[in-house]
Amino acid sequence: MNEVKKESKQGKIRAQSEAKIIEAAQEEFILQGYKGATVQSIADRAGLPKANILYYFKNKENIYHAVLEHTLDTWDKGIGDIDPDQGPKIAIEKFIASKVRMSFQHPSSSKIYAMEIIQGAQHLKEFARTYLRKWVREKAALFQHWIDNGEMVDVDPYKLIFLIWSTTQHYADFEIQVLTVMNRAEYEEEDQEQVTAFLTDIILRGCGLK
Amino acid sequence: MNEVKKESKQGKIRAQSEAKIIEAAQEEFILQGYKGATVQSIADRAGLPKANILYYFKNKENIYHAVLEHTLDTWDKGIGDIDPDQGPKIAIEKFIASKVRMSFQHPSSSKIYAMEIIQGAQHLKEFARTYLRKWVREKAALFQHWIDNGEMVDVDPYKLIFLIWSTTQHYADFEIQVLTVMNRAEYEEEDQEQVTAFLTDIILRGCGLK
DNA sequence: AAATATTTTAACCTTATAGTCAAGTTGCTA
DNA sequence: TAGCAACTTGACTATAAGGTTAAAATATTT
Repeated sequence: MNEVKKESKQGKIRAQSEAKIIEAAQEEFILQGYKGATVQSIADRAGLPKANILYYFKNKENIYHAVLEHTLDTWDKGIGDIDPDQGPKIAIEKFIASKVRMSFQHPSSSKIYAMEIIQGAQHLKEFARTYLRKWVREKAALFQHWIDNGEMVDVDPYKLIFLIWSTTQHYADFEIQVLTVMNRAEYEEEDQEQVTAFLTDIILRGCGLK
Repeated sequence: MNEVKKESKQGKIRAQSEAKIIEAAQEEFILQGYKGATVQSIADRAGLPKANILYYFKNKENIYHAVLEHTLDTWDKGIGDIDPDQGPKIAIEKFIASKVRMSFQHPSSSKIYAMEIIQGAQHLKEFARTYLRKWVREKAALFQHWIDNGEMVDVDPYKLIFLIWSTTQHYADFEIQVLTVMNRAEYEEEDQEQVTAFLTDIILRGCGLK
């Protein structure tokens, strides 16, 4: 009973500072990598003295943990669950739309996650082994059900999920390449819609749903 | 005239050592990031003393450059050019097959490249602005031609190329996630074929080519 | 075989950085 | 408003890592 009260009271300044630090750290970790991001550079970006950073987080490793947690939170909140009753077409449409939205609204979270996986998922092995595996298994079963029912073409559900993940995240992780290749400075409003429309169109057709 | 001779003579030991170093460095850069990979760790992995590494490469930055060059070489050699006369179906099939092959045969090159792009493409901006942009533009024009000819469904060719890139590279870059989610230890022979078949199937259908 | 070029390596130096500490300041509670 | 807790911050320390050097060993050429 005390704990909650205490947390909510001490939270004022703490919560604000921690949020600032996590945001700054996220950018630094992306740009410089874990080792390359210095506590000083995080402090500079957050506009706080270094010692203050280490007052809120015991050490650099803990900052990184907080950034990863923040990333998973963002992911979790952003991906609406699939409703089995709505059928494959609506399910895939919604899934694509939410993933594209996440990529355009929270590219940094996507990048941090991608780097962590590429580098061997040292900190996310457990997450993948438990939460993610279960999530994918459930969704795959749903797709398989629709396939068995003749509601969509027979494709490997796991690979379909990977396809949707990869194509949507590409616009966040490879943002710079996409923009450079297309000779554009930054994404605009309509890009998100156009990407959603394109992916929905081609994937639905690929699944025999058009 | 002397230069070539000199190079070929001095190359014996040098070429071997450099190759060993580049391979070791590639793994270290992936696992630890640029700053996190130490010259010592590269030396250990290559089985050479640190000072020897710095005899062949002036400094760490140069090692990284060599790794990136090696990556671009690999990419360049591995991607067969599209023959305009063969039509969209064969073109896409071949493109997917070669990209999947690259992902399964040279995952480390894919990972290094991905990390470099995610981190802002500091060393590859020029490559993307010139070579890559031109490459994509040419291929996109080809697809557009086929679309105008009614040989395939009207989809944005740029986005189609990004889709093929992202879905194929996913199996290299996110290898660990794919394996973990599917509760597998490592890829097997048939995985490459199955992925190729799946992607070819769904993408061709998505392009109205099935 | 002598002379020259290349390669190997230990020891050393310098700098950058994670983390500590202690002294001060601000904010909250009774 | 007094006292306690939370916060702020400059100065300091230890260590790890990039890079240098010089001398020895090995290859290569003539």
